[in-house]
Amino acid sequence: MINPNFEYYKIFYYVGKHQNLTTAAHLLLTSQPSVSRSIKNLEHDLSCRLFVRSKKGVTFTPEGALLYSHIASACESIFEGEKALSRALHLESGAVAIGTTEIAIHCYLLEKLASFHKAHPKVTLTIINRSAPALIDEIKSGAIDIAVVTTPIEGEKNLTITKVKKFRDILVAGPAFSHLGDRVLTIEELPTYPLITLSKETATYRFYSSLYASHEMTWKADIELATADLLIPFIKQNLGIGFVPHIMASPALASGEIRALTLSTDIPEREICIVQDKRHPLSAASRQLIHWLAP
Amino acid sequence: MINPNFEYYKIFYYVGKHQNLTTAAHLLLTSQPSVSRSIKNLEHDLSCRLFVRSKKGVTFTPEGALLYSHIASACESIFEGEKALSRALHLESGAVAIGTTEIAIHCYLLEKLASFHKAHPKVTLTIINRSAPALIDEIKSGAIDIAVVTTPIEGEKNLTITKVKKFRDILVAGPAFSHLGDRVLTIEELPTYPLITLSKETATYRFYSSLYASHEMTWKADIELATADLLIPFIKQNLGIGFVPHIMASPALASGEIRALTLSTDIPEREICIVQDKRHPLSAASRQLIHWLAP
DNA sequence: TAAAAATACTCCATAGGTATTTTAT
DNA sequence: ATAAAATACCTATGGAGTATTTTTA
Repeated sequence: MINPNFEYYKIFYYVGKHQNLTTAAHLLLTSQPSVSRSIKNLEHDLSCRLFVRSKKGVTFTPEGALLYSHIASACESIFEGEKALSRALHLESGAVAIGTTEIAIHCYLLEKLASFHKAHPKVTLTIINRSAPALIDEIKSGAIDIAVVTTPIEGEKNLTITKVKKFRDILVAGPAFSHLGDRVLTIEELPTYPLITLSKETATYRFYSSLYASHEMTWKADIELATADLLIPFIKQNLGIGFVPHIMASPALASGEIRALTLSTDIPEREICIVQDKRHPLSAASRQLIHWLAP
Repeated sequence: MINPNFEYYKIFYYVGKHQNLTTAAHLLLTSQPSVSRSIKNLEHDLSCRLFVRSKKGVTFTPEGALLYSHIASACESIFEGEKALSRALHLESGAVAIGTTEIAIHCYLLEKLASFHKAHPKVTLTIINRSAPALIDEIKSGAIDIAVVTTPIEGEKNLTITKVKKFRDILVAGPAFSHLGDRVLTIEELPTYPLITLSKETATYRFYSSLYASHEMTWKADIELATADLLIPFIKQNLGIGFVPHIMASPALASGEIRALTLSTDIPEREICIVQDKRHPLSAASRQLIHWLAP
């Protein structure tokens, strides 16, 4: 037996399905003689007659019917595969696993994901919420497709880091410290007041550690919180003052529950970044999401 | 998406399976550049990267992996189909449904089927045992592949009739009629003696009806049997005389339990025939069996 | 630097189209 | 007589091979 060209099986499938060369030719967008020749070639390759030709079309020989039972399921698998691929490419299916920190979610990602999801509702978004360093590990292992985190990030090779949005923290305090709002504070005097911050493993913690270090001070918190969502509630309760992204503080500022303090030194801008691993190719849905976030 | 040539999927399957273009090329009996080009063409047709190339070979993109899950099962179906077909063509599988009459079985078919089965043990033989006219209906309906029957057969169009063996009946009688064996009988005097024959729907009955008619006599049995196997036992028991194929009578003749009678007129030869229906294509196994019976 | 993949370039096999003939009912 | 399949013939696409370059770990 000569190994037949698989393309012949596609033609065989159509001919077998419609029991007619001319119909098959139309569906295959080709001519009847072409189909006739292909079937003849296939029969030759398999050393076996597959169809009985008649005026009304063609009918299977027993061998043709035997082969068809296998080829039909093969062709249907292939067509299904093509459809599945097409759905994935047109974002009518697919999934993206996104790792993010709370600050990135609140300052940036939430609204972007909302609009992306509205545009591509069939794409499943899986969000996991960890500290930035943990997310970097997840990215490297391939457990998540992309991470959206805040600077600082130690940019390893294999990682692609795309900056997408700048943001700035402000220093806020609860009502008990409201008298501080009347004057300009210096960084150096901040250790006088109780400090609320995120826990050690966060990028935020590292950012302020090095900021303080550049002023030859030590970043030392009175209260370390595991999640950013708790910052504002703790500050409201006068448990201390803290640095919070402006956007996270604004509702409580507007309602007067907390108050912004003025520093003599500008706090440097921070950035929200998309992190991906060069070694792990991204799905169409992931690529599209990245394009959505960083056009 | 351009409808990809199915041949590309075969190549994709090998590349996906071995994650290496060069290995796939060897297995496909072609060159590495050819495989490289084919994958590139497939990726172009699908508007989608399927593999990530590296020094160690290739790895799937998410889309490649998605497609592979479908293509792999398709290719395996095809390879299974090719194997099943090959087995059928080499008579390592397959089935033949054979219809036969008892006379054909005993005079001819049994020993032929024994040798065929020994030569092709994987071919399943299904034997059904009916009267010749009933078998002709089964042939026309496609319920059986071939029939092996005795003349006379009304040869309809669509039926192919192949004569394979001549045989001759002899007239035999039990011990009570043994005195008849001493002289030559004429057909005309046979109605004097009780006659045992097969039932009306058999070819044997028709054969003798027309033989008697040609002597202007009427074929009228005293005992009609439904099965040929009962002829000898009934004759042994002196229930009458009867025409029996020589080969079926010979054991009882040899043991002296019955005796052959001599007729002044020769009984014409009868023939065993293979009947097939032109409209129903035969499987390789059936063709081979016919070739075995009528070389 | 070494292994694997991609590219360049040439050649020719073969798929495909049109026109026509054959076959079977 | 007609519908369907087969054949003939021609053209040109595109697949295959060899040699070489590029990539990347």
